[in-house]
Amino acid sequence: MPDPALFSHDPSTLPRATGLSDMLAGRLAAAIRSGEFGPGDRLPTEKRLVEQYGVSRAVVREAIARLKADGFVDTRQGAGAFVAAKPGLANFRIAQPEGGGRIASADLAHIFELRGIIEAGMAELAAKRRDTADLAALKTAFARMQQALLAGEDGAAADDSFHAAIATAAHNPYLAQFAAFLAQHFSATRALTWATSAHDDGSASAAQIEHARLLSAIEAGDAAEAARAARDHILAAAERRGSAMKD
Amino acid sequence: MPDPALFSHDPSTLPRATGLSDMLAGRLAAAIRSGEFGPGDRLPTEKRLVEQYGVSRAVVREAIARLKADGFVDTRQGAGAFVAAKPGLANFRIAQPEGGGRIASADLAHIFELRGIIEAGMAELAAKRRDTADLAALKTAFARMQQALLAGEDGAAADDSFHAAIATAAHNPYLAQFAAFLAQHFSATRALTWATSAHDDGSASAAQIEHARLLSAIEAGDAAEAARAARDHILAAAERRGSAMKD
DNA sequence: TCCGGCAATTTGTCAGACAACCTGACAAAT
DNA sequence: ATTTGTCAGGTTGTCTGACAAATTGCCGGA
Repeated sequence: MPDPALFSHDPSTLPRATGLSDMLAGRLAAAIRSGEFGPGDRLPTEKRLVEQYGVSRAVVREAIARLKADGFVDTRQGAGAFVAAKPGLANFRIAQPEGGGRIASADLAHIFELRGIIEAGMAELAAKRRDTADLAALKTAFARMQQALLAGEDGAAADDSFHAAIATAAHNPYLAQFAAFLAQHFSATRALTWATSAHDDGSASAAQIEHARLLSAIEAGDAAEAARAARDHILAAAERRGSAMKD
Repeated sequence: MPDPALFSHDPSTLPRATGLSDMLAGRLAAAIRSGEFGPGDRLPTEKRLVEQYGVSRAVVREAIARLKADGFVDTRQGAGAFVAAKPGLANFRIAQPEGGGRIASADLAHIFELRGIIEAGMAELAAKRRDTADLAALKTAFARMQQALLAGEDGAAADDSFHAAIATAAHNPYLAQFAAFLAQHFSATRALTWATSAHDDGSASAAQIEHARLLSAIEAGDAAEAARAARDHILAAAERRGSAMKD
């Protein structure tokens, strides 16, 4: 049961940073994740939650709507709200820290590892399946990065395009969507690769060398080499960021 | 008051399998996916949506709450609701067909491919990192499958345990969570492997041979062989299901 | 031109009510 | 004794109206 002291009727005690319904949804989701409510269990009624947390029914309903969207609960009119059979497995998401801070370094290493596996698999397929249009897109993105490198400019956008072109060349929409999903969480790393300081210490040019190896492997249709190149590229990016992948 | 024209007895215009808010959320999500509302665009105000769809504001708010949870929109009090920068990329999910039917065969082949990449990467890491407890869990699950195979029983649960044990042995929670997420969509395939008919035609024993190869590679710490074994296992499962992975 | 404050707009929250639906208990009929 | 019909209570779904909080744009004054 949630701590009543945190949800008294006094509005001053309620941290309003994210909104009442968001907070309540987080509380309930945490209760489900912690096993307080197991699969198939019935959640407290809306009326009960209203009394318990001192909020209006609109807030409660909005919180439960969010849990429904996340696949944590299912509701049946007249019956109640029930924890889903496999809560939290209806979709895959990477939890963001509460305070809006960055992801912990240990977690980021694991995410890097996941991305390395995906990028390697994608590069392998791209080497097998790329057509002429795919190759043209890859070379265009590569040239834009090269131009940015020589001019000392920011090539993060071109970097994105390059990896997106690999995803397209793999001809697997699910793989591409998942890669795009993962890539979102590495904006900080890409920015670091193309920062002005990175031009000086050689990070940008090092990344471009890795890109060149990857591109030529895909162009040559060498699947195994493309996989290795992609894997090494992600590994190097992780090390540039300072959180090395441990084996 | 709901618009009678939108909610007539004609099921072709508006399937009311789910509630009003679910339907409205689907409508808006479709509008965003179709590009009718681009990233950064402002959605119609709640008042406008109330008039447009003939529903109450509570329904509109619940629909928007769902879109928020799915990462399609962000709302700012006093300003409005805006389409997210990357709608639908806040989480990764596999869209289920509307009518509750099965996923199309072509899509399933792509999902198999994605799973093959993940399982191979996971097996590779498991071979490097497995400890004694991991090995014990793997052997237990394998023995249970063996028992089911000899007795002609259903070993699907043990099959799940075996793959879950590999995920644990990889020691990467994100990878494990994603593998569990993907595995959800293959219950039909697992059931097919362990059906009574599958015992007769050798599918179950063939799968068990693949499991044995995978287990021994992980036990021996042979990462490359474990990756190949896992990849072949998923590929064989795909072929047993009749939807071969095309290269 | 710049800037402060006011007013309109919009989302967030609250409160009460009724409708649709489920569940369990009880009575009636077979 | 079992089945069936009915009813009452509880729960979610929806509607309505209102106020609070925040943003935005406009307008008048310096």
